Amino acid sequence: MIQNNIRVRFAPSPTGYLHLGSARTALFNWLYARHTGGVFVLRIEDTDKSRSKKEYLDEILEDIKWLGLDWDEGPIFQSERIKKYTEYATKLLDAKLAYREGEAIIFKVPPSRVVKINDMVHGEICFNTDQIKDQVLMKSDGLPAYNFACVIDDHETNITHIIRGDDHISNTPKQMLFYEALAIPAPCFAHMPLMMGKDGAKLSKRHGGVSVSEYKREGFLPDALANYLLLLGWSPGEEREIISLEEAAGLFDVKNLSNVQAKFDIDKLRWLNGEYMRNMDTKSLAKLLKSRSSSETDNTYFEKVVELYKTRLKTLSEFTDMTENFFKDDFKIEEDAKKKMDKFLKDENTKKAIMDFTKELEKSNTFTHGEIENICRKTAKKFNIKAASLIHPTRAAISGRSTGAGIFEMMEVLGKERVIERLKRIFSHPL
RNA sequence: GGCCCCAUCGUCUAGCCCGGCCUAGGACAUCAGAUUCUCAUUCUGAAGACCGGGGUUCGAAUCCCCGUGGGGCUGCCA
Repeated sequence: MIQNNIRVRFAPSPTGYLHLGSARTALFNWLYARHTGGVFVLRIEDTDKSRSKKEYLDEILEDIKWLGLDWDEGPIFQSERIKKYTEYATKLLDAKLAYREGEAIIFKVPPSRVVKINDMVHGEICFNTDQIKDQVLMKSDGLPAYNFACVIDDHETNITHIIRGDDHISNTPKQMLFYEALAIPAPCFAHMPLMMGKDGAKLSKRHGGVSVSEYKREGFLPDALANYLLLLGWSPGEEREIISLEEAAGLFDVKNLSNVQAKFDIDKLRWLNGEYMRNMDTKSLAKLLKSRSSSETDNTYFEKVVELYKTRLKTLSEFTDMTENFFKDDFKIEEDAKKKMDKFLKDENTKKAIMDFTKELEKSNTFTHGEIENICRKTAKKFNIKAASLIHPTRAAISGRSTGAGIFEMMEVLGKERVIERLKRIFSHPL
């Protein structure tokens, strides 16, 4: 293996859940590390004493792993490295590049200087130091300020490339000043445009959620979410939409990072998620689905239901409602299903046909979908009505819905007993 | 307000760096058709974009300037 020294990092602060935007940043750093055979370092920026919480940290780590990302070094906790920051700050103090204000140490920003950044996404960006206030290095509580801790740690852990959100562009000149004052080399920067909600506003609940865990809970597959995030701000340069993390790692190039803000579109995520679910083998999908359900049914039955509904799902969570009638007898009967029944039952002949259909089904031994279909079509012919006139009310009666899987397959999976019971229950004693 | 980033179908994007192959390609969503017991899947098709104005050039989606619009930052938060 070729040894190289590319080192990137992801540095969340445990003051909340893992935001989708942060996840995207983590993803691109990971991709870059994996593509180059470099090292992905995880650092925890827990220098806000009052807001940092252990629960948040646990959730963040769990969500990163869930997405399929792994790290090679860390987690490094900033709260454990106070001595280091103090050491560096003291150097600047001694060099008269910083001063003390109360308990805090403040960096003196040199006036009227141009600071240039060579950004891998945006190209050259210039700032004038007259726009920048003196910067806090160490806060009065003894903890380092963000920009300072960031510079020290990136240097100490030999980070070579920093891929982060555009919201850090204006932090970069401040950090550059620290690198300069400390006479240490600065890494390369790549600032990615932020991810917005579909309406262009900040991503929020009403766009479908802001945290990775919300999407996990909603029943999105990690592969699908990662795939979607991947496509938001990066493109492989060929006309492909379905890309695994491994493939993306192979294809990844910072050059293909977009410099335009991307809007989060949950519809496309849902489509992708559906694609991933359809492409899973039924057994695995069933296992996943069952782990989220309270159903006690045996696996074979569960898998048959999954097979029937696989192409109809966009998220895992939709499964429960969609297949309620397979797991309990007091399933909900929806409005348009009721209407369908009423409509067909108005016709006496159709009513009789359904009774007859039920009777014939009772005689069936095998109760396969093929046989059920035969009986259905024969009965329809006998009563001189369309098969659909039999099918629609039957579907409504046994599933409580007007849409869903093929009726004959559905009946086969449900089993003779349940089907007959439901047909009798509904049609012998019409609503 | 100041500083900074950005601008291709409704959305994600390809093309832009290195101008002509772009009568601008793909995907999601939408609509229509085929299949069908419904829905979904699958297949076919339709509609849909270079923000505006100036340059530069034989030629601009591609380069430059201005305007407009969106976004970010402007904390002893990160």
